[in-house]
Amino acid sequence: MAPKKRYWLIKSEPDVFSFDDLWKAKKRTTLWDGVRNYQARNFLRDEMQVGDGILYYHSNCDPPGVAGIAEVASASYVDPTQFDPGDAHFDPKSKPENPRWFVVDVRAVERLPQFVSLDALRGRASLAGMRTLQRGNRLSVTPVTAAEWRAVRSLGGL
DNA sequence: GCCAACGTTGGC
DNA sequence: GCCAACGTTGGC
Repeated sequence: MAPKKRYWLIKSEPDVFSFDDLWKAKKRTTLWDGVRNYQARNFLRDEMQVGDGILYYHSNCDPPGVAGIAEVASASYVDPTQFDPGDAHFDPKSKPENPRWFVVDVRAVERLPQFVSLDALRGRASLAGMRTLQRGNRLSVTPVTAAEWRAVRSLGGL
């Protein structure tokens, strides 16, 4: 039996890699590299399953919000950037025989007819529990409930 | 194992 | 650009 589908929100700064960039990428897919937080790493490495739904969130921009729908497109594997001294995410303490950081492939699935701004998210009582909306939250990968997933899609016009 | 210093995130 | 929140580091 296939594992139950889960839902996630991942953050990206659109100046670095926007949902549109993902949409235009080869096979609309890229490896989600550069995660350097252990909680987020654990979600990537241990819990994400191929086919899980992803809310693609634009952070550190104006306005912030959910820009599109994506999905997990691979099992987790070792993040190659941690071993590349020329990469911004190089981690000199991580050894190939015991890698610290992992990625999954992420594929763009649907454009949202309507961008769902942070304001719009906050305007929904049913979304008040979303991790991303909590004060001080900085995690770039967070789980989302099925109900939150449906509510955000609906706000986006899907 | 404590905790001060420091770096990063990200909304505003 | 500010700054609150939070994670990590490293001296002790």
